[in-house]
Amino acid sequence: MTSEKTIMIVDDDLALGEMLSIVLESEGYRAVTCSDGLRAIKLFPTIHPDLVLLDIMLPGMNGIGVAKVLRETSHAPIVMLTAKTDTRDVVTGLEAGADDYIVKPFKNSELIARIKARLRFTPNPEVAHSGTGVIRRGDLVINKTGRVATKCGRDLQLTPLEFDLLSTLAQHEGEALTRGELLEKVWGYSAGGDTRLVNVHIQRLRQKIEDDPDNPLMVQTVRGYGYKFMRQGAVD
Amino acid sequence: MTSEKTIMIVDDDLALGEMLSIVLESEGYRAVTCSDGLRAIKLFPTIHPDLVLLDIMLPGMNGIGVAKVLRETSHAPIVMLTAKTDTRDVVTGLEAGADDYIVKPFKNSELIARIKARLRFTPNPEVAHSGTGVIRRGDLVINKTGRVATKCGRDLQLTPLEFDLLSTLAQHEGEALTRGELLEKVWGYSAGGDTRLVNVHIQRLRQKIEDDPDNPLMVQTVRGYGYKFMRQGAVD
DNA sequence: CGTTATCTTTAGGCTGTCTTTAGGCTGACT
DNA sequence: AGTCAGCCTAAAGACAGCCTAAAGATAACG
Repeated sequence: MTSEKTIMIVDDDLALGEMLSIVLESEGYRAVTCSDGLRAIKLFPTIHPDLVLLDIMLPGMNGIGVAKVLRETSHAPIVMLTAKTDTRDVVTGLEAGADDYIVKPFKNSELIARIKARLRFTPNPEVAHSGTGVIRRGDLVINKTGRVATKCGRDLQLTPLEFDLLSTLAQHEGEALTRGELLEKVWGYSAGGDTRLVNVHIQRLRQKIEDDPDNPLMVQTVRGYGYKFMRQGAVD
Repeated sequence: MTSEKTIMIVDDDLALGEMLSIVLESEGYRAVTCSDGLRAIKLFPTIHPDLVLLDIMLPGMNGIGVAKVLRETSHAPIVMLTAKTDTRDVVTGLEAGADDYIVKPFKNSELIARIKARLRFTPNPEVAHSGTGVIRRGDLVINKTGRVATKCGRDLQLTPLEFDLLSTLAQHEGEALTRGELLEKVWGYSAGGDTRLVNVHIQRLRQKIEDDPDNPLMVQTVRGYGYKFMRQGAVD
């Protein structure tokens, strides 16, 4: 059971976003970046981050507007990032629902300390959200309640069967499953007949979820046995 | 609104303390001042303040120590006051259990905003959840007590069943619900027989609430599973 | 290096699901 | 009683997704 906290970073400065995600991941958090306010609102329900780092200056909708919208449905802490020292922005931001703000440029140590402070007392995660609902494996997010799988925030558009197949594999990360076991868990077949149909759907799944379907990383074949799910390795 | 929040001010600068209590009381809070760290710890259990304003530089025990002690028994928000801009103090303060900090000198408007932000979600977690009976999802507003659903201010003129269907879906935003679950929640059927009747009413609902009923955004079908409500957001 | 078993990939037909329309029933209000 | 809004049943058509089958590629093994 991974009690790993997920942080959504919303900033149009891609370099900064990348830097932040590296810093946060080195602290043991899971980071998801997003450069657009409207997109952040859309992603939020499927990713269910534990905290949101939100830039005030954004294309589309500004950070204050995003904070307001997120507050309607969630109590996840929101930390605003702002380049301005103007206190007016701070005040409106906090009134919009933000929990804290940090002025750029900031020290990483301060950022981490504030994030930790925000996350310290969130033991009442909304039941519907946490629990068994969401499986995260690197960029991949499987929302079992919403029956949506996303990668880097993009909907993978899996069919029902593909979704169940992926969920089953991801749930047993690192464990090789035979075709018979998969038939049983996904299809509900008790005694397997022709197991070749598993192959076909594994292949289809790989086309959708792998960066390079010819060299699959997530869904690997275990020759003479079956298939297994492997977490994506270190980022180069 | 009805319940007056109490704020404990811990600062050895008596003039500042007086000023703060006037400002806070003018905002409708009850203020209790205290100029000594040890005294603050003693007072805390009897007063049960909803929030603590805590100066870092204090006679007796410094603010960081006080924060640590208070954190052992309470989750009441702690906002540190500091004359230093040194981030080291900030980091240690936040790690000691503070929820926020403000650098002196500060504007009263900023202080108020931060206090409000801290107090927003402390009263009763349940209140925020089930509170008003109004569900807001973008343009859409569902008034459950009045049993009226509006979009951009216009009444959608939903039938009772359509209203319950929409409410149920919107309440589980992002969560896919099977037809059986909907039958159970909306119709009250225990074990569903023919679930096709759900389709018909989903379709009717879409005619009323969707901008383009042929490409529904709010009530989406999850093929092979059921339906789910999705907030209106950016379309890629 | 050749053989064999295993896995991959493509294609096409079929089944089941979802949509959409139409019509009849029920209960409320007049 | 009569009218009407609202709900359910039924059935057609379109479409997506699943399976079978068969050929091509790759790895294991002697």
